[in-house]
Amino acid sequence: MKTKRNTKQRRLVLDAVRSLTNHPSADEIYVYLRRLDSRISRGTVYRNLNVLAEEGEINHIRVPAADRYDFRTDRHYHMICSRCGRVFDAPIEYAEENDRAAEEGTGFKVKCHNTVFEGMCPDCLE
Amino acid sequence: MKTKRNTKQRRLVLDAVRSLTNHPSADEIYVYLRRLDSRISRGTVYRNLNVLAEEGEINHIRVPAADRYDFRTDRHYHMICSRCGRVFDAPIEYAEENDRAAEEGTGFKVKCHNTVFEGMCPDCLE
DNA sequence: GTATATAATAGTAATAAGTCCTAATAATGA
DNA sequence: TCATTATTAGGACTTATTACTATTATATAC
Repeated sequence: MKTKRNTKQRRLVLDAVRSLTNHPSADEIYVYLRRLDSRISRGTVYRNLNVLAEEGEINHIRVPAADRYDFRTDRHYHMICSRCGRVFDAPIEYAEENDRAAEEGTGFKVKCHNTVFEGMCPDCLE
Repeated sequence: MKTKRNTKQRRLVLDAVRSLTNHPSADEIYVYLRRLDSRISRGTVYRNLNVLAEEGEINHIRVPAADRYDFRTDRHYHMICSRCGRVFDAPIEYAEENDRAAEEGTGFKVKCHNTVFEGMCPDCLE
């Protein structure tokens, strides 16, 4: 009966992810939140990001260097710029059928898949 | 004119990746190589893995926790078990057309994409 | 083959993302 | 209002990876 509590810090983290719409990293969220609550700690930010992602309130994006978080909870892909490191949404449909196809023959039980396109963003191409 | 040198250590790292066919991490490669050359250093292993991946001799797989390396240099996808962390090849064709599609409208110049399926491997399903 | 320039190495220190620990705090249900 | 205990702040710790530096050894020139 571990009841999840609705703490001020958890609400702050959720609101931060919803406000920072450019795929912020945990550290960026922490820095942003310190301006609103000068006592919030890094550990609290990381913990609540994990809790909220588990509950499906936000999306955890696994990309090189530092993971990002996304207010969008529908399945979609991302593009990362190899030069500036910024992350963008990709205009590609989630290929649900691949999850089933990947199970065929492998005996795997697939939950989902993550796709990250690598390249150069318009800004970095000059 | 930085000429790449064909050192004993670089050859050892390349041979290791080609011998360890189960998507080893840099540390697993290091541990394996220490048995063949008791003086090889972690830095050397990491550096050569990066050099070899840049040259296209091996493939660098970016997955959570620790990156893996692959003797297969053709583009393909991977599956990771959320329980044991092992990495497998996915029986799905690389969707080349998605790289071009992702450029459409975004202004991105896409080099490639990485897809990782998440789930449970047959062993961990019991 | 020998000398030379410098890429690469071993070993270690440093960095960075993220987790873990503990006493103190505060949200929840009774 | 009170008791329980999930959560917090703050800092220590872990793990993957990179950076630094004196030394070594490879490729090239002689």
